[in-house]
Parts: sequence; C-alpha cells; structure tokens
Amino acid sequence: MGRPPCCDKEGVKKGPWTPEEDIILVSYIQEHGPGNWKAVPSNTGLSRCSKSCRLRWTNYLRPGIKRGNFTDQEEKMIIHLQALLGNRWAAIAAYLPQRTDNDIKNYWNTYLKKKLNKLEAGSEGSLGQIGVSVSQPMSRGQWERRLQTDIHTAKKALSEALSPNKSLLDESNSTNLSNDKNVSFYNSTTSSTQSISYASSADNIARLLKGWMKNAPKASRTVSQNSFNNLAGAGADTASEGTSGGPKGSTSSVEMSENNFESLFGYESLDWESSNSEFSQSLSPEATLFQDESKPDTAGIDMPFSLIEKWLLDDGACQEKLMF
DNA sequence: AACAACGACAACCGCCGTGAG
DNA sequence: CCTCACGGCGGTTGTCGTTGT
Repeated sequence: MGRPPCCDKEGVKKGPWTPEEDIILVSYIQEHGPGNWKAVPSNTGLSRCSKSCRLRWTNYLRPGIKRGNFTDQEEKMIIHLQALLGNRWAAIAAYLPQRTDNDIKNYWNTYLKKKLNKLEAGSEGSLGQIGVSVSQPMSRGQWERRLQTDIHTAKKALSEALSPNKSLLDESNSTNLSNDKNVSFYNSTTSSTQSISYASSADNIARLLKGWMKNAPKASRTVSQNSFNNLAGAGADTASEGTSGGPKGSTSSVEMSENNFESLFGYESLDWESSNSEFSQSLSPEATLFQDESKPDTAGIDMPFSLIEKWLLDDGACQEKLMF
C-alpha cells in the first residue's frame, strides 16, 4: 500500500499564488510562526497543499529574501560551491545570504550551466580563470590530480570570497537592488545585529503587489483590485487613488481589515529602527521566534561562515600534503 | 502584426530522512 | 522495533514575458 498523498488532490488549488493568498499566509505566520504546515491550510482557509504553503513561504515570502540579479561574487560562489558540493542546493544556499535554494537552482539550471558549457566549448582557459575545470578525457591519475587541484582552487576562492564578509554586503549594496528597500534594511540589521523581522516579507508582498497592480485587470486574477488599493497605497508607492466603494475583498476565512493591511504594509512610512521594538512587542512569542527563523542568513551566517573558514584552513594543510 | 523560439522563474512532484507514537 | 506523518530537498514541469523572424 502506497503512502497517501500529503494532501487530498481534490479541491486543492494549484498554480500561481495570488497576492491575497500571500497576505493570508503571511498574516497567519505572523501570528503563529512558521511550522506545523499541515495545519496552515485548514487554519487559514487556503485551498492549498501544506507543502505549497511552506514552499511559498520559504521561497518567496520569507523575510530577508533578496531577489533580482546575482552579483559576480554570488555567481562565483555558486560555481565554486557547486563544484564542491554538487547539486546540494540547500547546502549551497546556506552560504549565500538572502538567496533561496530554489533561486540558486534556477539560476544554475537556466544560466550558469549554459554559461559554463559555453566556456567549456570555447576555451578551457577561461574556465580556469574562475577556478572551475571541465571534464576532459584523461587518465585516472590526471583526473585525480585535476580534482585535487579543482578542490584546492575552489576552496581557496571560496575562502577569499568568504573571509571578508563585508564584500557580499557591500556588493549587494551597490548593485542591482539599489532600488530595493531590502538592501538598506539589510544593512541596518546586519550592522546592528538586529534580527530580520516580518516587515521584510511584507516588503516582498508590497513589491509583488506593485507588479500585480500593473497587470491587475487580468482575467486570471481573482481578487478585486479595490481591496488592494489600500494595501499598495500603504506598502507600495504606486497605488492609484483607485475606485471607491464596492465590496472589500474578503474572500478568505482570515479577517483582513484595512487596519490589518496597514499594519502589514504601513511599515514603509515608519522609521524601522525606531519602530522595530514596538513591532516585536506586538508579535506573539512564536512570531518573535520566526524572526530568527528567516534562514541561517544574516544572524546565523556567522556560524557557517566561520565553520567553513575553519574547514578551509584546516583542510588546506591536508590539501597541501595531498598535492605535493 | 503574428507567430515561434527562447529564457526566467514560480510551483509541483516524488523521494527521503526523521521523530513521535 | 515498527509504522506513519511530516517536513525538507532536488528534479522537473508549467507559465509568462521577451526576443527574433
């Protein structure tokens, strides 16, 4: 007898998440904290599989997620870590703050893999520049030596990439996401050892709404636009005045009053540093817990980074012996 | 302007490890 | 020790936007 599905396929909604579903999920997690995913669909009224809820949270709504283009630094780290760890995306993601394993996996599959293949087809030398070797017909001895060299080079590069932790943050500060509010938020939190909090996920939704508002009059979008004008007006700066009147969008079992919406997205008008403590106090203990759950990123990143640095240094000596 | 090809990424599927009972 | 349910992970697919013809 086979294992029953994690959720009955009947009546389970699939496909892209709507902003309203996101808000319901985030507001629930704000109250209860992440975890116990099995209970999420029933408690929220979402017609989603528990796995789908968890995935949506971890890959998209979770605080502290950085979206957009990968920096050169991140790209190199992915290449090196992939050479070291293989397709263990979760492990690789642990060393890339703000990135999800899914994001890294997609980036690898859609871009990096092709880029490396191209370089492989072109000239091997260019690959050597980034410390990655390509598979060539060679003897076992050659292959082993090559592998050792690759590992050594990759570790060295990784060590260089990791040792000045600031490089990543500095780079993210000056690149693609310069218009992303998360950046400044992140810098302030990392510098002051504040934990990531819920606001960042609200930011994610606010940005989502921005894009959604642009394409709002699509048949597939099931939520009334009117119900989100308040949202986007508070969280994103693009909301039009919107139409007045009409029913407020409340198609779920979770009560989402305008005030709730504002509490979700009104943070942007506040000075985070000063409002954070107040915000934290309003959170349940579980919610406070999940402030730190956001990932082993910023807050927890010291640990894996220092560990891997130690590992690099310790293993470096072994590598020297092996190679010479 | 219409269509096809391609790329990016969100989401799903199924397997596996783990902990509770 | 065994069974089962849950959560995590990696591979894969589906969808949508963009670019080329």
